[in-house]
Amino acid sequence: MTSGVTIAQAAAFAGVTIKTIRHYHRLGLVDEPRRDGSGYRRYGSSDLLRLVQVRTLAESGVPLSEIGALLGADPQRFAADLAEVKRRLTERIEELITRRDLLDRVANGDRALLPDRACALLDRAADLGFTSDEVAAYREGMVLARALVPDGFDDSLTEVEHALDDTRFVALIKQCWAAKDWEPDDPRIEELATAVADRFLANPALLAIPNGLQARTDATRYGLLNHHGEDQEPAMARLTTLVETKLRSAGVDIPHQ
Amino acid sequence: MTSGVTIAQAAAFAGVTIKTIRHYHRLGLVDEPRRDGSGYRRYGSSDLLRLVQVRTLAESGVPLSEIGALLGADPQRFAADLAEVKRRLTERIEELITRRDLLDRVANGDRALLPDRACALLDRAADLGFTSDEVAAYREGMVLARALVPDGFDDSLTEVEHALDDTRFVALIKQCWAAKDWEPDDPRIEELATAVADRFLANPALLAIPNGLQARTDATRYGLLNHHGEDQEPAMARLTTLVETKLRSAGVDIPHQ
DNA sequence: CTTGACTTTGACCTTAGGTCAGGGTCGACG
DNA sequence: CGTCGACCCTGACCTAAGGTCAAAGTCAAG
Repeated sequence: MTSGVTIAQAAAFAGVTIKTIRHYHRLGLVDEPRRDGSGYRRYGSSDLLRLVQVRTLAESGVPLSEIGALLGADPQRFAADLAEVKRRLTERIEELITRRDLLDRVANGDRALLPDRACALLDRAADLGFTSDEVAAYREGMVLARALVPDGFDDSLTEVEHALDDTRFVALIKQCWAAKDWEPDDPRIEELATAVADRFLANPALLAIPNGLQARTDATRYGLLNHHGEDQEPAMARLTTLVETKLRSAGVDIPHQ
Repeated sequence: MTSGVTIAQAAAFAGVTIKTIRHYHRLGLVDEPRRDGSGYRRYGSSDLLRLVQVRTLAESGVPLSEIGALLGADPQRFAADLAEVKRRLTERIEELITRRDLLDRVANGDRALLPDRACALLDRAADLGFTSDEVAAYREGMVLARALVPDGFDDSLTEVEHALDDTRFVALIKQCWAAKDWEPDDPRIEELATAVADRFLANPALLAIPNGLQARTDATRYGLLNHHGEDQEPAMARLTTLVETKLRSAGVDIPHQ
């Protein structure tokens, strides 16, 4: 009268594989049941109960290494632990929900990298007549800035929002983009640098950009950010350097290199 | 003018560890970026974009081995795949929610093993005056039955529900429980067996129990189920055998052993 | 008496990384 | 100038929660 079910039946009952059951035996999570004459495992209902308990906890995300202690605790301790497991599970569910919503951003390419506010700023730049290349370069700068100085990123967005209100400044920036293709010794660079520096000094809101940047970060990072991508454009490098020199001589504190 | 961010900054930006990024490089999921003079990896914004894309998909449950193909597909294919990922994620979320609700059952011990309907039946048995030991034994039987013959379990519940409506039958079953402690050769066993068999034959709804069981399963399993736990109670074994013999001689088809 | 389905053990594979060891770089401080 | 702490490099091994494969014993059926 060999009573009890075989391992395959126990597995089907608990909704796991045979391997999983044996795994639990090896971990000591479920005691080995009685064996019949030929050495087959025979599971009784208490074994099945234990198996289902372990399975339910495991599927709720409790690590197998913790389940033993959990099921061994006294009832009120167990209830508390169970509530904690439930809380963590709820947390995980909510995380997955936000994760799902984030998937939409990945579908939209670059939008995945920047917060909504920054994307709005890029849209506005496009509206102001910047070419898509220019907008793309600006996006790249913002991504880099956020990676380098995450703390100050929101503030810098505010500053740039103000800067885009200054139509004179916007016009100058467009000219700077044109300077990209000039020869490094083109005399117009000197001229443009003076105009840009003057505009910076004329509008204190604009000065907040280099000032804020410098306050939030160290000189090295400032350089990395502000001179980013100049390897390919010597004219731009010279322009930036000239503007920085002019601002410095006007008393603005800008780190070197 | 070493432009680009270091691996630690890229990791912080994407919300992963340095090890994870290197892991992605080894899998070819994210191309190795440029190296600076000292061999350090330098990440540009396109690297960061890729990293965030991979990360978002990975956290949405897409296996790393599939992410490469997914991100390499043409836009409309990508959109379709993304929708599929989203669907699976939603499925997973719903599964976790039911899992969370199931945790309450584990807290209630045995309730984890049986569906609500079976639990209700046990409650009703308790109300009918069966002792908690008897109810527990019955629960054990149901768990075993469900493991052995999951398909027929619901039908058998219906049959038992009807059986509990038969007050005469319920009274007899209680007497059978009392017989557990009798000597195997107690003459009252013969008497009781006759009463039980007569009751089975008098109420066709009761006969549905052995008939249904036999129809759904093979003889071996029937034996396992019906003689389960008799090792310890020789009186019970004799009682069962007698009842089976009487039913058989009355034309009811019951498998041997 | 053989066939196919089931069981046993043990050794190795998998995914998505983590840990450790041994060594090279960088910026800052004394 | 040395050296300290914080980074970075590679490569080898470790982890969880099983899955796969192999060799061999068991069981019920045809």
